[in-house]
Formats: sequence, structure tokens, C-alpha cells
Amino acid sequence: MSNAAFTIRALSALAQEHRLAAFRLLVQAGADGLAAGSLAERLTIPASSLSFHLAQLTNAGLIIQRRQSRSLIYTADYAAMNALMGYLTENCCAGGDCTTDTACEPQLVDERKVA
Amino acid sequence: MSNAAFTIRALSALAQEHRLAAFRLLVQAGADGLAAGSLAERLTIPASSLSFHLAQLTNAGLIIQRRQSRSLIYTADYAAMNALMGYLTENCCAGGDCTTDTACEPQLVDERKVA
DNA sequence: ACAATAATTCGATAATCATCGAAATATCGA
DNA sequence: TCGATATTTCGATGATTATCGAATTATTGT
Repeated sequence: MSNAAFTIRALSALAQEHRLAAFRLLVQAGADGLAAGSLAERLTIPASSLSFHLAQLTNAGLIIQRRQSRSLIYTADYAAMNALMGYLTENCCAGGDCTTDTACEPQLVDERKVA
Repeated sequence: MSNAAFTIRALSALAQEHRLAAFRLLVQAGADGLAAGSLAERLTIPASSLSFHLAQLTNAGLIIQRRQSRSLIYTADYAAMNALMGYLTENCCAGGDCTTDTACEPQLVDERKVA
């Protein structure tokens, strides 16, 4: 039973320009993650604003924070991301003509032609 | 090249209790869709409130409206949904240790032990 | 044309959210 | 311990969002 409350929080967290951009940078950064300062620089927003957004993403369970010396490093939580995807596609196409269509295939996840 | 503006609008549209519930009902309903009145009844919210939410979902391109006699029938737009998924998982795990992890696998889509 | 049905738009109100400078907290190197 | 660096918390302000009754628009059958 997927949790609707988690889903709402996750979607709310991602439904904002700077947070979506930050999350995507973290997804691309992989396990190394990125420091808050680095994110603020790339997004060109004040540190306090970014901090607010990172708190939302953390609160939603989408990113994880760890300290490394003076910096706070953030990483994407892929498991949470997958849980979100799962909830959104759950019971997809019960109507019946999904199998013959472009619809509801998780194929896009494989499209990472990444290194 | 996925459009960030579309993604923000789609996520904002889904990041609300009643809209997420409505969208999920439509996803399950398939091509037949559901009338506005039927949705209002199932969600137990006033028609005017629902109408506001359906407008947001339509505006975000996530659902499609068609008229059938006196009723307006809404259906989920699966292509838009897939575009959204694609954008969210784009460049997933560039960090490198994704292939060895739990990360970025679409496996959760199968976790629906619903019914 | 009229009454009934189905849904949207309008408008006011309450609630939540984003922004960012200033102050506070944590860590490190000397 | 002191100064510098990295980041968060606080607080005030402006902006956006959700709610829902009443009025409006669209469609149908008679």
C-alpha cells in the first residue's frame, strides 16, 4: 500500500523551479552528491533560500544530508524516487487499451545514456 | 529535450490531495474516463471545487476533456504522464554506482499488489 | 420555448508558500 | 581560542493557492 501522504509531500517538494533543478543536479551527481554551497552557486540563489528548499526536499524524503567537514553534502534518495514513480504508475491503464499504446511503460528509466 | 516548465506545471497539478486522487481514478478508468460528476461523487467534494482542480490538471496537460451529451468526460493523458516520468529520471545515476544499487530501477512499478 | 440536468466561472476568504537579509550555529586551521 | 568558512534558522513581506456557495453557461427531452 503506497502512501499517499508521502507522494503528496514528494510531489509538492518537486513542484518548484529551484527544488526541481536542485534535485536533478543531485540525481546527476550520483552518490558523491553536492554541497549546499555548490548548489547555491549553480542555481544562483541566496544560501538562505536554497536552505529552505533543501529542507523541503529532505523533509519529503527525496534527498539525504550528510556532513563532510564544514560542508553539508546532499544526495538524491533513489529509493524514494522509485517509490514515487511506483505510486504514480500504479494501476496504470486498467481501462484496457494500454498494452497497445505508448502508455504506461517504464521504458524511460532506461534512457539514461549516461556514462 | 524535456521541458522543465511542463514538468513544474504537471508536478504542481499532482501535488494536491484531491487532484492526485482524481488523476489516479482517471488512470485506473482508462480510455473510458469518468464524468466530472462521477469524480465529485467519489471524492466527496463540491462540484465547483472539483472543477477548479480539473482545470489545473487539464492546464497541466495531464488529462483530456471531452463532452458527451450533458456530461464532460475526463481521461488521463498517458503520453504526458510518461513525459513527466522521463524528465524525472533523466540522467539518472550519472554518479556511477547506480548499476550496482537499488537505484533507478523501475522495479517498483511492479509492486502494486493492489486489487 | 421551458424545465431539468451537468458542469463551469465568479468572488470572497482563509491558508500556505517563497524570498532573502540578518543573526545564529557548527567546523576547521593556526 | 580566534578568525574564517559553510550553512541554517529566524522573521517579515509579498505572492500564490484552496475552498465553496451563488450565479452562469451548455445540453437535452418534451
